[in-house]
Amino acid sequence: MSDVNKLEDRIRDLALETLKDVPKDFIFDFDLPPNKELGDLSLACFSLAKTLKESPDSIASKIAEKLKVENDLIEFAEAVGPYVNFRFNSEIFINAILKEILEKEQDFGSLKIKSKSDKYIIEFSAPNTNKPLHLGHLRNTLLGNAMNNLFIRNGVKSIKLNLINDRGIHICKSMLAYQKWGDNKTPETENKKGDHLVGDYYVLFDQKAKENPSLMREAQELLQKWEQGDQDTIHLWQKMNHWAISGIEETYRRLNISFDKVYYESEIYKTGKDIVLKALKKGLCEKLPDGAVQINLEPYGMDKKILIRADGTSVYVTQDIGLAKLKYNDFKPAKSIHVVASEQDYHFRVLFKILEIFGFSWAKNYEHFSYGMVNLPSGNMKSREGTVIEIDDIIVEMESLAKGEILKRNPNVSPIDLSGRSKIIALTALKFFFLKFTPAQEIKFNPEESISFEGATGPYLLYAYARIQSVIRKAPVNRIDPKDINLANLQEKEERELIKNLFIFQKILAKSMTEYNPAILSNYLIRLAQLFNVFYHKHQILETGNEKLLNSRLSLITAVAWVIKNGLDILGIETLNEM
RNA sequence: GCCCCCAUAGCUCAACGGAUAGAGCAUCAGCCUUCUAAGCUGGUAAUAGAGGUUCGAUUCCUCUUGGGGGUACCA
Repeated sequence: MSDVNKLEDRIRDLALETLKDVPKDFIFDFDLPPNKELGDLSLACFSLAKTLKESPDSIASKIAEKLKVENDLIEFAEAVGPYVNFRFNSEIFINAILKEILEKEQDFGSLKIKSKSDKYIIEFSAPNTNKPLHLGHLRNTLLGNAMNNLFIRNGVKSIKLNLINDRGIHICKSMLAYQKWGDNKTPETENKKGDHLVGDYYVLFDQKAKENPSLMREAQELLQKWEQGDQDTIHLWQKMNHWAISGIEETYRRLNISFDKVYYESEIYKTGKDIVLKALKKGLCEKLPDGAVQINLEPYGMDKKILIRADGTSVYVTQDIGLAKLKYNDFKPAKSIHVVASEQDYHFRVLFKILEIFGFSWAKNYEHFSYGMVNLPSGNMKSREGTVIEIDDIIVEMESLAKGEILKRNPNVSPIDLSGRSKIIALTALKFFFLKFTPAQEIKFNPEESISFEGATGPYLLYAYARIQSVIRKAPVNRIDPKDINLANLQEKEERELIKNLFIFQKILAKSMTEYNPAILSNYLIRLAQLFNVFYHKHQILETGNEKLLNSRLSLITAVAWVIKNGLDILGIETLNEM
């Protein structure tokens, strides 16, 4: 329990003393007031009014009266209609926030809160080994990674899981095209990342198949050969998969993304079929005349669904059934979250319903984290038509843009700094762009306009952080000691605004997690950096001529930097000390 | 046809059913001999339409219009 939370709890207790008949676990609606002058925090009385059957205005004034009496904690309290606005005693308030943050700052790496025993699985990214990762994967991967970090930071154990789709008809398409037209090319001979080389043949297949439909049948034959273990086919598959997976792993490294556990579909695709066959014996599915196995979901408002084809092969949902069981066996998660775009909403409704029908009680812990698709101005991205933006390409392009921006401002930067900074700035701009949208929103990605280094962007946050580091470097004291803060010094309204917003950092993290929405954190960080820039512009930090004020303001900006760094860290973004 | 999601300023996005609907971009007017101007200050500008529920609706419900997705023995 942090000191910050204790403040709210004390307000709560005081209010409860005044109000009879309110359950002890009642959740109070604390929020920042809309206007700077109103106070540090406000309490909305609407839900209290419902519980007490009394008007919110009169409850608000009762609470305000009570808070006015308790003057060790509250400096000022006032009922404004149905709201109680109050200002904390400065010393207590700032102590609670700044000390808490500064103490953590001194031990930056070990912030992770003690874990509960519950364990979550977050499954995301899901690359296919027939093409490079594109912007759709990027959004997916960044969301999954950020959610994992939010869980951990909120004290929940979380496992990052990736399923590599390395078999199936789509894989055989690129294999067939390579067999026919590959000419023994390799990533080395072509000086090309393996995933990009494989992707070229996937696109080529689609072009050729338009003129020659029989290629599709050949690809199916290749899949059958693969399933039968045909040596040549397996060798080709291994060779091309190795190229593709190496390339994909390289992209993950560039993005700074890692996984705790990776499943390969080729290793697990049979488990789902076994489960379905057992369910068939129990009478939970039916066998069609041609031998296919089907489940009837019509009683649940969905269509009938084939689970095993007449030729005995399994479909997509069947493999997901198998994976679901496997994940349960391996981890017994309290929650298992699939991060998958909204185009598969129906697929997951079907999957979860089937798991329920099959009697898996753990199925209720499985969730689909749905998010909107990434589109280009020209429409949807389609790999096989080559109308995609690949992650590797966009990173290169953005690094070059970032270099230009750096040189524009600092022509004498050393080549090493130029390269290091441009990498981080480019990645920051890219990642933050994808994480500032509410997940449910579709993203229209316009390469010319979407990526910017100014305004509400990742680099804006980096810049605020670097400015703070620069001030701290120039400060006469090289270490902030929490015990030396003279709290009463921070009375400017810009300072108070910053402190109020630092106060809600933990709440923002909790809200981002429970709503599965990293954009709440992203938007909060922008707001905080904006407030810092206003403060920075208006008030001197180093040249105040007042030792105590200097120390207080250094403490304040250190705390702001700490929150920005931690927030960005959760979003999977590194910071820079100089820009 | 049926199902799901979305619609806020010229553009891209915010806003637990609550206080004066906020930002960024663009545009116009300003601010670098002062801790990094990737910044700051100010101006212009919005809830698609019609009903309903509520003390109160951008938010919830119904319909209309306009977008996107799904409805495979593809993944």
